[in-house]
Amino acid sequence: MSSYKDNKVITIGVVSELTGLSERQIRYYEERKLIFPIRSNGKTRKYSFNDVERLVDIANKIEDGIGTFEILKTEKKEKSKEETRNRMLRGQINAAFKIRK
Amino acid sequence: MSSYKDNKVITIGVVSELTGLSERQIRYYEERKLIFPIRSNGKTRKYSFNDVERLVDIANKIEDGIGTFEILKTEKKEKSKEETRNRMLRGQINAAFKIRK
DNA sequence: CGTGTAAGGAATTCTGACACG
DNA sequence: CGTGTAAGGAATTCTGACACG
Repeated sequence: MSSYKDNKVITIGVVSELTGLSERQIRYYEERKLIFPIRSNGKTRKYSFNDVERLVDIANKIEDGIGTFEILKTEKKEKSKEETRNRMLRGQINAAFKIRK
Repeated sequence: MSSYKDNKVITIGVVSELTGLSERQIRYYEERKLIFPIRSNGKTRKYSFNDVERLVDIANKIEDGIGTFEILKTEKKEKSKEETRNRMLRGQINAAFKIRK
């Protein structure tokens, strides 16, 4: 389930190099609830490779004029859609099993 | 070819947490040519997940009484063996192709 | 709204050395 | 030989704020 991609081990300086974003931008996206680094010892932020990719994505959207709130809202919708899809799928699977029994 | 595992982005403090080794140990293994972090801005060491796994391996061997020099020597032999194997394999493949032609 | 910056402090990392065994 | 530690300095990161637009 968890892999290297999900392992939050990268400091903000390296994330900045990797993404080309400023530390200010990276911290701001966190403030807007778009990214969630862990804090080692309650202080220093640590990001995963997934976070790095996500940050680039976010930055691209902002460059396209999409606000942080808009990004957050859209993602919530996507997630909700996906959950509905999964729920329906599970329903069909269950129904199929009942028939076989 | 390169993946997240090979990306040297982890600072020594995190490596220490991840491996359970002291920073002293990690730096010492570098001194003994067993591990090669990159230096961001010529100063701070950065390790990959592969390095992390390798460090645990090294530490285990040392705990078993195998010296750093011994480890280095053994690995060189392994590498040499592998190269010989690859060379022979390539030879056979080439031979097979010639026959077909 | 998203980002830059200067400010002061705290946490991290670095090197070279002395110590032990 | 492999590792701990204290020492002093350098690099990194943190927060809260002011600025611009």
